[in-house]
Amino acid sequence: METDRIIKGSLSAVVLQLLQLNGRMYGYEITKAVQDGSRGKTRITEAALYPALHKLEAAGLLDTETEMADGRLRKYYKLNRKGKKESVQQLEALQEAISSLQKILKYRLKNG
Amino acid sequence: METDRIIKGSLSAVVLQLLQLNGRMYGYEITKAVQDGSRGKTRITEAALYPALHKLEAAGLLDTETEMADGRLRKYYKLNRKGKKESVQQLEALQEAISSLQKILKYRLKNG
DNA sequence: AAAGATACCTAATCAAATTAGGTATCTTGT
DNA sequence: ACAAGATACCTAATTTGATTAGGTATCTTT
Repeated sequence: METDRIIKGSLSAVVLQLLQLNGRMYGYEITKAVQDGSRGKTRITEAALYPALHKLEAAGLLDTETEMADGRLRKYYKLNRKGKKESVQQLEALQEAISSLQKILKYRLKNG
Repeated sequence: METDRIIKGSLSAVVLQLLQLNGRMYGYEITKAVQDGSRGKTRITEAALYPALHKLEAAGLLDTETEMADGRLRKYYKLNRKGKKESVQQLEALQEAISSLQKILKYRLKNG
């Protein structure tokens, strides 16, 4: 039904982690990375991504560099020091949330 | 930061799966099951849960029975046939989404 | 020449969670 | 006896965040 979109609320953690692993990326590249990484199962729309990137930049976690490539503009994003810290924390939080979720999905009442 | 709440968007799948495993449950019991199952790491607020339950009921997935226990009302929810089908589908979708997410979180550019 | 991929973006709408309450009963601690 | 906390239901208003639905522009492929 809505398997094709990322689990809600994890978008910023995903973006930060992708930048952590790949040094710097531009928006369109991130959307492709998500599609590619998930073998087409998940995609993030640009309408969700760009505002998220701008928000992370406004929060002082990302630095940007704009370059020209093949006649088109590319705006590269990368983590600064604060962003690197935040990236680690958000990844941990996300992994713990997933781990908790998996436990909950197996939960049986004691007096079942 | 917001590790203490369930991954957004998965609430209905969680509720359906808990009912699938436990036959019937009432609202407050579900909030406790989530806390207990996640060892206190995750909780769902009643303000999120009750509207979600009402929506699932309105969608024709749940049947209810109201009982008196210790002088207080309890409204039990259980899956009907349609709800059982939907529960299986949503669990599959959620597991696949988590699996995709885990892959994405490891994604490295080919030309990194 | 048209279609599709690449590359950026925003505004309006919608969905869903949070914040912030409300009512009421029973149990536990002081 | 009284207060606090647990149990048990609920809703309204706000906020957050994704979706829908656009927009511009260049380059590549058919």
